Amino acid sequence: MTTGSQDEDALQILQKTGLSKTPQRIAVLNILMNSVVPVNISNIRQALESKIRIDRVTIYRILSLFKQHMIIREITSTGGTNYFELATMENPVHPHFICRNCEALSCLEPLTFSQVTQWVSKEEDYSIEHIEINISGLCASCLNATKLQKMSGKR
Amino acid sequence: MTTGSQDEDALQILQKTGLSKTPQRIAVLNILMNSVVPVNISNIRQALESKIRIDRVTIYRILSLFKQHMIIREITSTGGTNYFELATMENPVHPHFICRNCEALSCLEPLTFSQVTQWVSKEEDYSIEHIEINISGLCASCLNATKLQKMSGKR
DNA sequence: TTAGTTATTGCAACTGAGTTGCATTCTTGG
DNA sequence: CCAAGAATGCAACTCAGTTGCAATAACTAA
Repeated sequence: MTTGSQDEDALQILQKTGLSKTPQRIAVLNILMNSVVPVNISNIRQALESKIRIDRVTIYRILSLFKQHMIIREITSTGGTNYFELATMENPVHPHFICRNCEALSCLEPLTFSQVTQWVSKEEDYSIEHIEINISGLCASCLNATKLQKMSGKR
Repeated sequence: MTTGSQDEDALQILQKTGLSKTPQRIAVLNILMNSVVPVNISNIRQALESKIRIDRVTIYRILSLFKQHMIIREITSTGGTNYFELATMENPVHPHFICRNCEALSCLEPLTFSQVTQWVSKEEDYSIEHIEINISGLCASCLNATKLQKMSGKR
C-alpha cells in the first residue's frame, strides 16, 4: 500500500493552515487521518516508531500546535492520557464513550445545533469555545462478558 | 470556629457507607463538604498540611474509595489533575466550566432528566453509568481582562 | 539552485500525577 | 482491653507533560 495520496491530504492541510511541512507533522497528521477512533500519545508513538525518527517531545509539540490551529480536538480522559481526533467539517463535535473496564474509547452520534445551545446558557458573561461530553460505563463487549460470567456462576 | 458539627456530618456519611472512620477520611471528607467548587489533589494537600499528618498516597486511596462508594464524583480536566466533588442528592450531576486562561473550574446548572436522556441514545448494547459535560472557554473575569486590554491598546 | 535566516526537532533533565509493595499503626468487634 | 483485619506512611517506581538549548531542517529571496 502506498502512502502517497495520504501525504497529499496531509500536505494540503498544513499548506492551508500555513504550517511548515515537516515529515514529522505529516506522519502525525496521517495517523490522525487514518484512525477511526481518537488516538493518544502512546498510540501515535507506537504507530510511528518503525516509520520515522520522532521524539516524544516533538509529538507533544505537534499536537499542541495542531490543537491551536483547530486541526484537531483534544478529548479529556480519566486515565491520565488525553486523546486526539481530527476536527474537520465531516467530523463535527460529538460525545465520546469510555468503557470503565477495557478503557476503549468510541465516538457517539454528533450533536445537533439545538442540543448544543441547550448548554449554552443565558448568561453571556463568559465565552464558550468548546463543549466536551464524555459518557462512561460498560461497552457492549464488556457488558456481554459480565453477563456470561454471571450465567456461568463466576464472579 | 469549631469543626465539631462538620465532623458529625462526615462521620455520618462514613457510617452510612460502612467505611471505617479514620481521621484522614474525616479530614478529606470535610474539605469536600466545605468547598463550593470541585477540588483537586493539590488543593486537598494544601488544605490539610497544617491540620493533619497525611500522605499523598493516602489521599489518592481515600478519593478512590469515596468514588467507588459514590460519595464523590470525579471531574476530568485537560490540565492533568482531576477534580472531585461531593455526590449528594442536593448536588446532582451538572456540567462544569473550565477557563482556558486561568484554569478556574466552576459548576453550571444541573441537567434535567429530559436533557440527559437525549444523550442516552437508542442503542442499549452498552451501559451508561456517568455523563460528564465539560465546557471550556474564557470565564467572566478573563473575558473582561481581554476586553480591557483591547481598549487600552495592549495585546 | 543555493545561501542564509528562521523555524523545528532531538536530547537531557525536570515536575507532578498516579500506583504498588511492604512494614507499621490504627479501628473495630468481641 | 485485646486480637484480627483494615488503613496509613514510606520508598520506589511508571508515565504524562514541559522546558532550555544545541543541532538540524524547511522556507525565502536572489
